[in-house]
Amino acid sequence: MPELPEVETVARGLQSLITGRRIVSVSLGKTDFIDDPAAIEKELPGRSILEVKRYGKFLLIRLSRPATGEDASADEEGALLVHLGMTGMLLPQPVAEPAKKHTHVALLLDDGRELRYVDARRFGRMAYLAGDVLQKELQRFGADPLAASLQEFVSRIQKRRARIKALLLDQGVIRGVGNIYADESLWKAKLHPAQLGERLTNEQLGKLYRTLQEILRKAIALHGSSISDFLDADGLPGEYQRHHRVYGREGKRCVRCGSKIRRVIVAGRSSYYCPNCQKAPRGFGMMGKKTKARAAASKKNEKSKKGK
DNA sequence: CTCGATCCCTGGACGC
DNA sequence: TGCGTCCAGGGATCGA
Repeated sequence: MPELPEVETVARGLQSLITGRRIVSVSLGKTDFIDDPAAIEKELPGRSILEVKRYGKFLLIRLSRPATGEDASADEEGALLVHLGMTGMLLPQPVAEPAKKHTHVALLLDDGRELRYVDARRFGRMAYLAGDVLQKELQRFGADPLAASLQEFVSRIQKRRARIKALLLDQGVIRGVGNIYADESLWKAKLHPAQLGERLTNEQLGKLYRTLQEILRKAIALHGSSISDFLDADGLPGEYQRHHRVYGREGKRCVRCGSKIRRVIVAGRSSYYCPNCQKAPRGFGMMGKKTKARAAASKKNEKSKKGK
């Protein structure tokens, strides 16, 4: 599933593969994941690709002004914003090559290739944005974990009451981290996913900041994690899944202490952690069941047991 | 502000 | 072999 390292990998690949190419035409398949399909069809043809970069989990494909400026109102630089969701892929391929199943967007380039967007589950998102609308959209997101200072990282988390796992996943706090790298960094920093942001010490957050950066950089170097079907712009899988220490390892031994890795739901997501290395905060018991009433009832039960 | 629930979507795993 | 069921997960949205 594409998170920061996977998106960075795709961005770097596309940057070298399609920068400078001009978009000749657009063909669309299913469009329910596109903000404004008509805008894509209208605005893209005639524009050149200036740059491809990562913005959080988005690919930001910067486009030139249209080559032919007959429409003055649209005569500005814009960008194609692409979120790969869970199963999205952006593949530049020769027109002659048969398109994969679930190819929903094809941008014909001026060198005989197509930039194809393939996404079985269509959890991705695509939009053409320009000017103030683009700027406003980008401003919704938090700090880039590889660019943020320690001070910024700490203040963004420490002033929040939510659980650290939820904060790491919240794109408005930190942009680009998803379930895999949240769990891996929390394990390495020895922090339980249910810890509250405001209760973490400077020392704990310093450790988390450094481990998160270290893990993201290593994962980028290995072209990301391919769990099910992630492929980079060259159609190749990543290698970082071999280095996962907790993600997807429920019941297996912690490589640090030998305890069995557990899985709980935190922030609505599967969260893998080592119960020995990552101590739960007070109050985080056998919860996460069904209702608060049920939790309260079991709490009462324990109390009366102890009272005896 | 923070939470959980729900929806979106399809393929893969699993049970029978 | 072929069903049916469950699950994965990012993000938007809604109600508590």
